[in-house]
Amino acid sequence: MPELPEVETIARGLAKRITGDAIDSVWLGEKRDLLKSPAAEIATTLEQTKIASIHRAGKHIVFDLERIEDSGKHTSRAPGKRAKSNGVSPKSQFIVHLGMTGRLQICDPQTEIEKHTHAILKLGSGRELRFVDPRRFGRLSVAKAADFDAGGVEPLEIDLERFIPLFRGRKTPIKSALLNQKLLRGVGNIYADESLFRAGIRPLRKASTIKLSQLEKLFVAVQEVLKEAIALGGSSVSDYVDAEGKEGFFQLQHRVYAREDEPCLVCKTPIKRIVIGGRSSHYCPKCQK
DNA sequence: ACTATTTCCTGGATGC
DNA sequence: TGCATCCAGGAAATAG
Repeated sequence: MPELPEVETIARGLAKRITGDAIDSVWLGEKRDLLKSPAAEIATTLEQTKIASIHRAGKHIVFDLERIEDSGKHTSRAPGKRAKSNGVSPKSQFIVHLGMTGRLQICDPQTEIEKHTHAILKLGSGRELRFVDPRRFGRLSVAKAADFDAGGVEPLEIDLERFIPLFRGRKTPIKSALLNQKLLRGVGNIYADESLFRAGIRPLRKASTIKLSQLEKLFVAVQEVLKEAIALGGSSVSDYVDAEGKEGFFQLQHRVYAREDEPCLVCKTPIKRIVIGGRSSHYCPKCQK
């Protein structure tokens, strides 16, 4: 399940491989629940553009697109008349959320089309960018210019002074607050659990009752966990692989996630699993207060 | 303004 | 072996 470190890894891999490539044409499947914008709008926004850059915003992959001006070679547009006169190509964005099982694959056109392929972008280089998502929790959308707003703040860009107030007065469990994308964007179930373990805070603790010194530890823990995970290419649980089909290795560093009943790596107490807001949450009852 | 709960979806695992 | 049931998860919608 791709969270910030996995999405970062994927975005970097995609950037390396298809930045500068063109999107010639777009095919979208029948399943429209994946589309946040109308299919026709997505297709026309993507077609005949150049991929100027690719980056991550929270758990979203953002493609910055520049429209390719058809410079009159094949059109009958009057000389000197251009779509835009300021010399800047109109910009737009293609935004992909992978949900739980979404994947973006770069492949040759003759590669067999996998089951649950919902979108195929034909690239100028002859390759294809395909979106595959069996469970269909992923989402595709487009935005004008640089309009896309992913919600809260980037956990790796925020400082302590802006981190602390995010939790002020919140009665919700700290685990739920960490998962709230309107506060911090990009933290998901794995990294919330791992951060809370490192900070020594139980996931059920009400956010507002956590002391400043503990929030400071949490701030450090969140950044540490995310940075380490990015360095290892993310966590490969289920069948996660990056843009090149490579696995990440941070799952080997998990101290609580999916370790129910296994001994705590610090104190040997069995790790507990509880459900908070429908999410399974793992913690050490001795190390976390 | 906030919080808790429900809904979406399918493959894999489990149980009988 | 086969069938039914449950579970995983993020985010949006709904209800309180």
